[in-house]
Amino acid sequence: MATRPSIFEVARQSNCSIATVSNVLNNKGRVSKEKRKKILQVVAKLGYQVNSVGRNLRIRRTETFGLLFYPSCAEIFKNPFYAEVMQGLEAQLTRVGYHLLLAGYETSTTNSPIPNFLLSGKVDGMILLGRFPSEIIQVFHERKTPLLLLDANVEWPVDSIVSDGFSAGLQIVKHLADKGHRRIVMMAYEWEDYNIDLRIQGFLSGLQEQGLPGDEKSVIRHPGDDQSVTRQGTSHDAMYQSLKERLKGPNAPTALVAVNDTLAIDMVHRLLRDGIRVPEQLSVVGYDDDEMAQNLVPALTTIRVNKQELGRVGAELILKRATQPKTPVSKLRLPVELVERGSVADLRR
Amino acid sequence: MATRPSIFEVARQSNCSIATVSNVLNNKGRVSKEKRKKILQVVAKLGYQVNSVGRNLRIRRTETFGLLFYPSCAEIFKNPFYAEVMQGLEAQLTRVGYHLLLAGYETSTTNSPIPNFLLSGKVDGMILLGRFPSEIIQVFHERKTPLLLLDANVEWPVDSIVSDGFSAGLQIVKHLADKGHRRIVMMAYEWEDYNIDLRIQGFLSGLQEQGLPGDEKSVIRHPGDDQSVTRQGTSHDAMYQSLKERLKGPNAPTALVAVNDTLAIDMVHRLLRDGIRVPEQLSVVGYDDDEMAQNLVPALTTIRVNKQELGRVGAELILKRATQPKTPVSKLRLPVELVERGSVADLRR
DNA sequence: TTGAAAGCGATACCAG
DNA sequence: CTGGTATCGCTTTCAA
Repeated sequence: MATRPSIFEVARQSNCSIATVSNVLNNKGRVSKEKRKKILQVVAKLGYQVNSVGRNLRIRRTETFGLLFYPSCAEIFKNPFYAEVMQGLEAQLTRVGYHLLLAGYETSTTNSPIPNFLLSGKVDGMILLGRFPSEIIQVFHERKTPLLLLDANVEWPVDSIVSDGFSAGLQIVKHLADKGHRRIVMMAYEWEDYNIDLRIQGFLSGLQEQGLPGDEKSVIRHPGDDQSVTRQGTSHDAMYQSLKERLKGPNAPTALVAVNDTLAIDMVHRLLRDGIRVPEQLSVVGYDDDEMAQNLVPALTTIRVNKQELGRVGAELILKRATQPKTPVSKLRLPVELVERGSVADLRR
Repeated sequence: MATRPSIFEVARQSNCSIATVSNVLNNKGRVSKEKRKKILQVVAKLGYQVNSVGRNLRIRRTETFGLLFYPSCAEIFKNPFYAEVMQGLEAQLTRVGYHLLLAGYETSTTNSPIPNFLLSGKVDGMILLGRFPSEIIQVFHERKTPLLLLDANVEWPVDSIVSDGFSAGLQIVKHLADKGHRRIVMMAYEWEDYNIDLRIQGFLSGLQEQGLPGDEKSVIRHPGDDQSVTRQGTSHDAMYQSLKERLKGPNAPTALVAVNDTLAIDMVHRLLRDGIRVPEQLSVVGYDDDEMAQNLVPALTTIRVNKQELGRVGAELILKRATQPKTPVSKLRLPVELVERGSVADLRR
């Protein structure tokens, strides 16, 4: 690998100083037309590219953010929702010359609770994707590193963006009510999670808004495996059992609102397997609009989240924070919309 | 964010030179016990951490590799197989102080076919995860950047590692033959892909080895959407139709070998939906041992790939390549094993 | 409009 | 053992 030309070589061949080359490259100071042209020529001929490391040392920024997962990359990678979010995030950052350093929390962290690459100054800030234990968020927050919670939130003043699960709850209940449903039950994981809470609150407010009965029994919650989103087996089992209980008796719900598509789809599968027809006997609504939602039979009525947009806006938030530290904290909720498909029955017909 | 202490500050408070501090930090030259102790003390007190950027500039290495996906992050993130591979990769790299810069090919590339972060020297080498068009691999290869094909391969001398699909084919056919199967058909995507070819070759050799009939009709292949692994819908449809055709008539196969678990599981779902019993009427074998394979009813007999190991060994390959450029090229095949579950019937009973 | 020179933070040579 | 100093590649100030 022949050693790359440095700015010095460009300067030499252009008969000028490295300062002028730098100015041209960064569209800075007023450089004469001719010199500029000459330099650009040499740059093209040499295939010169600035060396980021030199540049970063000088400007004291790495133009890179750390993207952190908890507890490890694997857990998040398995979630198709985040695939799209990442896409939007990466696209926006790339557009402005920024990059992403990837890491799982557990492996990137050894002695300190702070990842090594942050300690050693390889990044300008951290993006925490998805749910993190609040103690960990706290650690980052105290360190005053530019920080973004992407698809998560906490009380403290930290930039964050989530989808608007509250508004979603309202929309879902209205939709169901419009179709004649009056006994609706929601299902969610037990773990502490901002998004779950938000969606439940929206759901309960929706019931109220529509004048429908609702109390703590309107929400089926079961302790999941708090550590891993992938080991949902047992937790789903328990939730499904509860659901089946509810389904017995005269006042059985006619509609189920699941906290996300994964849960919704799994429940539909279980219901069908047990001979309970969806939506005829029980309507089901999801959340996220994962790809699988449309392939389900019946196709799942759900809440569409613009996942790429979630990532894109997230990118802007952390860029702003990193470049203008005293920007006021933003806590955003991305608007969502209900997409009607086949998993909700119209009871009025 | 108070500005971090530099090595200079450590030197000052330790009453010594930055050279000595550096030596202590890097366990280099023989430094006296006392000075060493003193310096370590100050380091601890100050919470000093070397600045990677300064270090990287000097040592002319970034201690970072680019992890590239094609065409974009999203496509790969949706594949649970890679989640595990990443995990092994990251763990091993972290262990030796290396990091991963993440990017999708399409977004990271603008004017040149080479990603910007590589051009600008932000990484020491590239890891291409999964299938890439060979023209792109070629471009990297010609650039003589340290390069690794992870779960992919090409003819050219480029380090690569894949799971041993050939041996898998042998194992699968032997297993089926042992259970009394004599008419076996394999199913795969049409796209050009090293792994697919390898598995098919192994399968055909297996047939031969077991003295079973086998010709080009033993493999059902259909053009998939070459661009995206996620849009398999149509391609699966076509493959399933072909399979159903084969299933009619007196010489119908008794076993199906799918090129991966995703395909196998989808086929099982379709078969069951059409009232064809698995494994009684048709046995099915997969490849990868994805998490879903064990949850399937019947649980899928498949080939277990040690995905983390795939990533771990991959990490070692590129590290070696980056640090010792004249190392001979390695093309590795990771051993695999058949895991017997419930989707294969014993025909001898 | 241009360039000399001062660093950014670290490593490593080489002299003491 | 220890430390002065050159150097990595670049940006930026300041003087010409």
